[in-house]
Order: sequence, then C-alpha cells, then structure tokens
Amino acid sequence: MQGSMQEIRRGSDELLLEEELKIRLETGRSLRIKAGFDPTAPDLHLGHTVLLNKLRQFQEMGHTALFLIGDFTGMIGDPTGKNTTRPPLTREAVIENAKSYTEQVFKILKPEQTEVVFNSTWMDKFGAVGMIRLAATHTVARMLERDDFHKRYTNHQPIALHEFLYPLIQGYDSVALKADVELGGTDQKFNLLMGRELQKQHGQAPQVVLTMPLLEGLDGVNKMSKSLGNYIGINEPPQEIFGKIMSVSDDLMWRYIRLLSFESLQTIELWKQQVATGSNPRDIKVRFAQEIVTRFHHQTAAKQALEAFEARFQKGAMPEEMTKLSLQSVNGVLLVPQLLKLAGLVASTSDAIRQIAGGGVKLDGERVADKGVAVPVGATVVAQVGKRKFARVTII
RNA sequence: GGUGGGGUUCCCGAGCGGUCAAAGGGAUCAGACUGUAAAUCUGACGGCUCUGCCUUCGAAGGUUCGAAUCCUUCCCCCACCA
Repeated sequence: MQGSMQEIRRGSDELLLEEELKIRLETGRSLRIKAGFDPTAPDLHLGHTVLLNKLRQFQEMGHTALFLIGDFTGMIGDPTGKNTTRPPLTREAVIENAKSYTEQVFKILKPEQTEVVFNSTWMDKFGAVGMIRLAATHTVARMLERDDFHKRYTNHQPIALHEFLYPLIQGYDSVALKADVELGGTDQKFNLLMGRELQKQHGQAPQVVLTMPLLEGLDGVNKMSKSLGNYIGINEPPQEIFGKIMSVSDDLMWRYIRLLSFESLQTIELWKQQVATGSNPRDIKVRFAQEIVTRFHHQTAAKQALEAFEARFQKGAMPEEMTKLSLQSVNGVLLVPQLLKLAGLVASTSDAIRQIAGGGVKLDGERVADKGVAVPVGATVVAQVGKRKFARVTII
C-alpha cells in the first residue's frame, strides 16, 4: 500500500486528493483510470508516453485504463490561446486516427485492461438541452479562473464562447465513464477538477486527479508537440530516436530522464552525482537513449543505433542507410541546387544556393564551392546538406 | 447600435508615398568551436531558368511616374460605452 502510493506519485506533479485515492485503493476493486486524448494527432511521441506510462503503472496494479478519444471535444480544440476552432473531423477520419492511435498505444498499455472509448458516443445524444443544462452548472467567473482563459481575458485576446464548453464536456466525460481517477498534464488541472464537480452534482464520488508534468520538446522551451516539430515519435527508426535524444541539452536531459526513464530513483541520483564529480554527461545520455530505443524497438536496434552514431559522428563516416533516388537530368547534367531541391534536402533552390554559399553542401564528402556545379548523367553521388541530411542520387 | 484601436514576411513587431523583399527580436538553417550538448561567434533567412526576373504587407478596386504607406468599398479582430 505504502509502496504503491509512492509508485503512483513518482514523476507526478499533483495528486488530489491523496486520501481519497487511498480509500479507493483499499477497496481492492479494479479502479477506472481515465485519460483523454486528442483525436487529431495519431503520431505518438515521448511526451504522450509520460502519461501512458503512468496509466500502464495503474494497469500493473490491476486497474483499468479508460483511453478516451475526444472526438467530440476535438471539434472545439482545447483552448490554448493559440488555436481557435478546429475543423471538425469526419467520422471516417476519427476512426482512422483512432485505429492508428490504439496500435501505437498498445506498445505501452495492456490491451486486455484498456477500454477505448469515444466521447461522441454520449455527447452526440446530449442535444442542445443537455448542453444548456451543462453550461448552466458553472458561471463565467468560474470559467475565467482557468489560467489560460484568465490570461487571454486580461490580455484582451479573444475567447470564443464555445471554448468554455470544453472543460465542461471533459468533466462530463468523467460522469459518463464513472471515472475513479483521471490523469492529465498539468495544463489540464482545471478540466480535471471540473470532472470532480460534475461528478458530485451527479451523485458520484469525485474522481481523484493526478497531473503529470508536461515534457518539453527538443527545444527545451515549448512542450513537446508534433506541430512544433520538437518531438521524438515512438514510431521513428532507432537511429532517429537515438540521435534526437543525443541532441537534447544536458539540462533538459535530466528532465527527460526523470519523466521517461524506468531506472530506479537511486540509480538516477547516482548518475547525477557522477556528472557532478566530473563524468561526461554524454555517457549518461547514451545510456538513457539506449533505454528508450530498446523500449520502442529492440536491444539490438539500440546497440546498432549507438554504433552507427559513433561511426558517423565520432569517426565522420557516411550513414549506411539513406534515401536513394533517381533524378532526371536536363541537357545531360543536373545542377546541384536543383538536385538538392528535388532530393528534398532543401526547401527551395534559393535555399540550396544559400546553403552552398554557406558551405553546408557536400557531394561525396567534398564541399561544393559553387552553385554552378553540375552532376553528369549516369553518375551516382551522395549529396549532403549539413550534418544529418543525406541522399544517394543517381542522375538519369 | 456607438466610439476608439488594429490586421505587415514562420511568430512577435517596426515601417506610414520613392533608397522596402520591408528595421529589430525570436524561431529555423548552415559554418566555426564541441560531446550531433549548452553557451558563444559568423552567415543566411519569399520564389525562380538567380549579376536579372517574378510574387508578397487582410481582400478587391482606385489615385500616382511610383503605394505596405494615400483614397473607396468589403472582410476580420480587440477594447470601451449601450
């Protein structure tokens, strides 16, 4: 009991209310652990896994995960201050996304202890009357307590009326699901608490709220998200995952380790001491990167990723695998800027010309000094932009 | 409904008749240094068939030799008053 409580708290931000959770755990029944997910982003990344790992942990203790896909709330878009209304997804798109979602999610969750649910199931039947009744349960002032609403309001930024509905619906989902516990990022706290209030109003015991810190993306500033391009996807190839983790800053590394590693707290503490006394943080990073690659691929893949990484960056070798393609020549040759653009290594020929001028372009390891360089028909070259973009190109 | 303030390149934000592809910052990319870390420094940062040409400053028209800058209409946003 003590131990499981400590496990549950590990890595978490807040647990509200701990006493209530204890009482429920003591009943010995399988608790219903809810977590909501956006229907629009089927590519899971490490940021998502912070929460999923926690869900998994509950499963290990015998509880049931309610994997909620917010297809109804998806029409609103969680109010973040930036994006307003999202275009509603078609039914087919939602199902398609959900499928790809669950495929990925079961890399972490136990399928037999997971219920995948869609909030449109009950919300579609809710009707205008239901919505008005739901809206009547809370005041505008109460809604403005939510941090980002408050900020936007005081900053004179727009808040669309329907955005107020989001927390209410998310809260109502807990009622519909009779959730015992709801997990969410720290930014979800308001919504999670809304679930408690609505459950009370519906005569249910209020759910316990457990918030997890948000994982920063590779930039170390914004939270990890696909749209910001600062993510590590769990479906990415081993070398990508490995490389991206290695590019994380030393400071941020600890944050990643804290939220993502399964190593014991003592081990992590030991690592910190080692670094504090002069060990190279890179070695810890390598070890951690291995752990993560192993988790989503295999131990051998992790080993290979490390070897490839060392060969490439410590010994300067070309990567073994790279995109291969054939490009059509013009008048018997292909100019390098064209080649780079067609190979997808740069965004435009203008960009290619700039990269060449900046010394960032190589052909077969030789720096290209002039934008007028042409590759003749029949030749196969390895084109490189920067340190990590490669393509093997044959001119036809 | 009224009054006032706005909509500028990925983001923030200057510009307010020519020297504007548009200051500055951020993000990004490349180079140097490294541990593909950070920090720092350097350069680039609309597109193209690239010493030139083409397209951009909410939209459409107009004035002008010339407009992001002036005028007209329209669309959108914010605040205040009601």
